[in-house]
Amino acid sequence: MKRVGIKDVAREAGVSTTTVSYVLNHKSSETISAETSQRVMNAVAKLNYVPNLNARSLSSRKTNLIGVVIPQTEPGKEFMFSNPFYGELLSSVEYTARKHGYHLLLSGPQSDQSYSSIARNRGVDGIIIVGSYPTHSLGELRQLSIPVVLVDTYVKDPVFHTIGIDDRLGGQLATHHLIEQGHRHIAFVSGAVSEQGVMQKRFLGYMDALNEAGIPVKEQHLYFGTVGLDFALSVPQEMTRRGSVETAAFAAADILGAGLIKGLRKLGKRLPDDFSIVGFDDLDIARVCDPSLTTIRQDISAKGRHAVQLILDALDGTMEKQERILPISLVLRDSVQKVI
Amino acid sequence: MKRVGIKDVAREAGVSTTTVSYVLNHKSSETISAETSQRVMNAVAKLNYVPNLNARSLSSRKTNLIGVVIPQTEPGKEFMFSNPFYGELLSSVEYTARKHGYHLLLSGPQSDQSYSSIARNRGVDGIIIVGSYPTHSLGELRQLSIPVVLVDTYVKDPVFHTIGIDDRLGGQLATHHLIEQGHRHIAFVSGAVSEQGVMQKRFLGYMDALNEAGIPVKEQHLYFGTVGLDFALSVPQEMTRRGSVETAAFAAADILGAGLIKGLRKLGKRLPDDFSIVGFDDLDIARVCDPSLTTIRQDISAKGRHAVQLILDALDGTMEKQERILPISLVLRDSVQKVI
DNA sequence: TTGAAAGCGCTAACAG
DNA sequence: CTGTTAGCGCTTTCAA
Repeated sequence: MKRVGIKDVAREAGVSTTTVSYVLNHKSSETISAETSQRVMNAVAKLNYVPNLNARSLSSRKTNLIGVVIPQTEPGKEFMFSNPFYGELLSSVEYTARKHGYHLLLSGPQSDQSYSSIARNRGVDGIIIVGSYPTHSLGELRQLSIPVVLVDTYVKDPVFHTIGIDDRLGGQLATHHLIEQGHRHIAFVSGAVSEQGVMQKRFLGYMDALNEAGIPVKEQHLYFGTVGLDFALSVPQEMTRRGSVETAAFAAADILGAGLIKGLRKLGKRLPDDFSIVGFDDLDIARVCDPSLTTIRQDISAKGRHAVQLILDALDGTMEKQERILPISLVLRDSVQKVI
Repeated sequence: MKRVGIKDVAREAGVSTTTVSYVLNHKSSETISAETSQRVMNAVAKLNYVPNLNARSLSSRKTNLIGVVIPQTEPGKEFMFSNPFYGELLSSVEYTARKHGYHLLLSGPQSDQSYSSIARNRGVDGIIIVGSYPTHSLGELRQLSIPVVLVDTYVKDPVFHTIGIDDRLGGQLATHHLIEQGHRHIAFVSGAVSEQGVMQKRFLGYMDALNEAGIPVKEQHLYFGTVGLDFALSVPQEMTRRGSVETAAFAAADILGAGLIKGLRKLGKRLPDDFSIVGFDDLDIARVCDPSLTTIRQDISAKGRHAVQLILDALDGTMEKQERILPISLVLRDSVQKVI
């Protein structure tokens, strides 16, 4: 089955390749007679012609491809994402992109190859980067002069668009809620707190709330690991080992909160009576654990939609750098208990 | 910043473009003198040259792109996948592909455009399809003569490679375990049971186990919906509405099992004393729910790895159709209680 | 309103 | 061992 090209269509329709190209791209009606246009369309249908986007890209310098970079949750691990958060985000990105005629080029973070290489390699029209990475790799990207959207990161950059939430506020909200319920000894459980990442901001929010209440931040209440179930499950033991006196914890991700709950239970604690927890994200898992997890809700799907939209907007008509902050809210469930 | 092409490199190195191309593709040493090769590499580095894969594909008819199609979990919903299962799978596919120099072209199932269109559009070298789809769309794919790997589907096809698990056995294992623990009235909770899908096989396994034990399969014990938390949460009410007498359920996906547990609890049931549940997949969520979910474990990550590997193998050297079945096992946790 | 022709950046015979 | 050259399939001036 030989590949059918624009040439074949042209021959079939008795026109030139130019005409075919016109019919296919410029919404026909403008420059081509309805009759010719129809003939071309018929030929296309008859031959079951499908344009070769590679060739198109080569000459038009437009790929209709959006690059998406998703972080490695656990360094060195083969998984880009074990956290369901990324699945949801990606899902919404894919959907939005597809609706607008774009395909997604998915990639984890390269060690050897820089993103800018991939971008140049494939000539993606825009790129969405989730999470924070070494700043220098972003520098290269800047040279590319294609729209870049940074999701969930706080790197300062004069050019790249960003989309995220107010993580600091979220951390503050979560912790404040715990304080309001009478808790004084509150643990902070999170993944690695990297320089410009969301975890760091959530941590700042945690401290904000503590400070407001005049509660000192104590290092022994801080638990840093990886954003995954296994780490969270191990935290309660570590708490005991430290001889901790915490009555509550702010888990900077739902998966951590869920793991905490489970780990605590395993140690014989009664929840929420003995220990209160607030999570972050509002994933399905928050509703599944028992007690269900009070958490900071964010609209993941909207995040994905906006990320794509920013790329699209930037693509037609330059636009000044945008910083989009999506709203969050505290969702009350059953994992927090008032202390008397 | 003008694009630097192979020509520029050639000029810089004082050689022809052919030579550059040779150095870049055919592991240099063979046909090119070390010295020339070195000069070219220097020029590449100096100019910071990155090959344009589009152009390369156009002439070599090789894109180093693998298409991945992930199903819509809930029909009509914008999400490809809310089930963390897909995130994990995708993760492993991406990682494996990248290690072998392939990039991923991600796509949800199109309604308008067929997969074969995308495949032809972009000229992907191979395609991985997860889940089952209308058979006719696969027919078109066959014409493409590129390797296709079907993951988790039971469509009969003489050409496409497949990779999956023995879902029927899984269903049987799960249900049999319940029976062994003395249960006689066992519900089956799953998403839509489509013709050649995994849910159907799991359902068959459920029936197998029941038949072996001489227990009649009753329609009133069957709960079909979507593979999502919300449906699962609603099942317990439906059970009461039906005036059901079930003491156990086989949930054909962990997310359903988790939802069931939660929903049952909400109705005041004590678990596992009042009700036993077995899930399927062994996702994180199975360890998080309370009681933690006894489930059928499958190696999702291996599934992804093998899928890519099959494509790669097929790509160099034709190979007869492969059908890979990965092992599964029953993981005992706390959601099943012996009935006396 | 349509066609001829020159590339887009790279590969791969075929020569030399 | 290296260079010439003809495409890959499509877009897009520029003419007709």
